[in-house]
Amino acid sequence: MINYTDTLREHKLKATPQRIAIVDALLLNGHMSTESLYSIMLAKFSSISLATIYKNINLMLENSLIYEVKLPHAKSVYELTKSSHSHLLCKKCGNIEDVAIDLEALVDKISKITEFQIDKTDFVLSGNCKNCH
Amino acid sequence: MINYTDTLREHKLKATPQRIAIVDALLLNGHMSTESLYSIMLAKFSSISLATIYKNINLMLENSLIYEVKLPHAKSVYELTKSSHSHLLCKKCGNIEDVAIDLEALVDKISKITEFQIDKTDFVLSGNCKNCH
DNA sequence: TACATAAAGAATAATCTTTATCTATTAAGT
DNA sequence: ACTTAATAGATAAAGATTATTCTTTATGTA
Repeated sequence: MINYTDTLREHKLKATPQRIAIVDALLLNGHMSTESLYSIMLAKFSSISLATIYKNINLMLENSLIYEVKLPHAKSVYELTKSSHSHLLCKKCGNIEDVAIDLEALVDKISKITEFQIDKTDFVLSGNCKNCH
Repeated sequence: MINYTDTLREHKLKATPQRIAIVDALLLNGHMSTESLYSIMLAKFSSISLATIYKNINLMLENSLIYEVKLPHAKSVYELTKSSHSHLLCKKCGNIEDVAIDLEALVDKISKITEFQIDKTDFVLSGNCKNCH
């Protein structure tokens, strides 16, 4: 297991073994719901409390270490914060993939038309993945 | 109040006064959360049960009469189903606007690159609206 | 390296939020 | 008008999230 002590401290979070394991799990699995995270964590910390999962997810959200991805017809999943990207969701197998889509020109255009100052996008594309056609 | 009896029946739902009022409220307000819908409904039906709101929202979702819009950092809102569109969310005042963005070419491109069969998009653009600059 | 202290973890209670159950009422077809 | 299946309301139950309390621990400092 890699050590994420510094990453956590950079985000003003104490580097506890539980938190290191959360970051590790997210890095390994990409996107996780609270319940899948809890079950993964239970394997490493047999007496971990569900409240610890929620508390840390909220703290990490507040400190922008992680990001919440809201999915249609599914529970939210969490991912480590990275450069802006969109998400592909397979409606059959539930798999989630990151995809880099350059939306800048489009967003600029919309911004002008609507007079909205847009600074963030959440874009989820749903369908069937390669293996689920 | 317009009568949405036929709209409801077309979606295989009995046209009860409560349901007509829900459709009416959504048409009037555009996007509503469960709680705002409940408080609006209470004004018309002083003894309406919150369970009735949830039950009807779920039925209307199943019958595609309404659609759930999941927003970053906010509760879901519901809207009457209409042709595909994206959403603008003002982070300051919370206002939500529909915006028609033609994503077809973009989605086609992504579909080819990723080998995903994409048939739906959920696109929320967040920022500050005209009045909140 | 040990110490002090603020923060975090575990256990569990409390608070939402949503769904299920049960009975009386009602929409809709005949 | 009558019948019947579906719905509304009341409320309990279940599920999800947050708060509380006490014990343990990470981290800065001597």
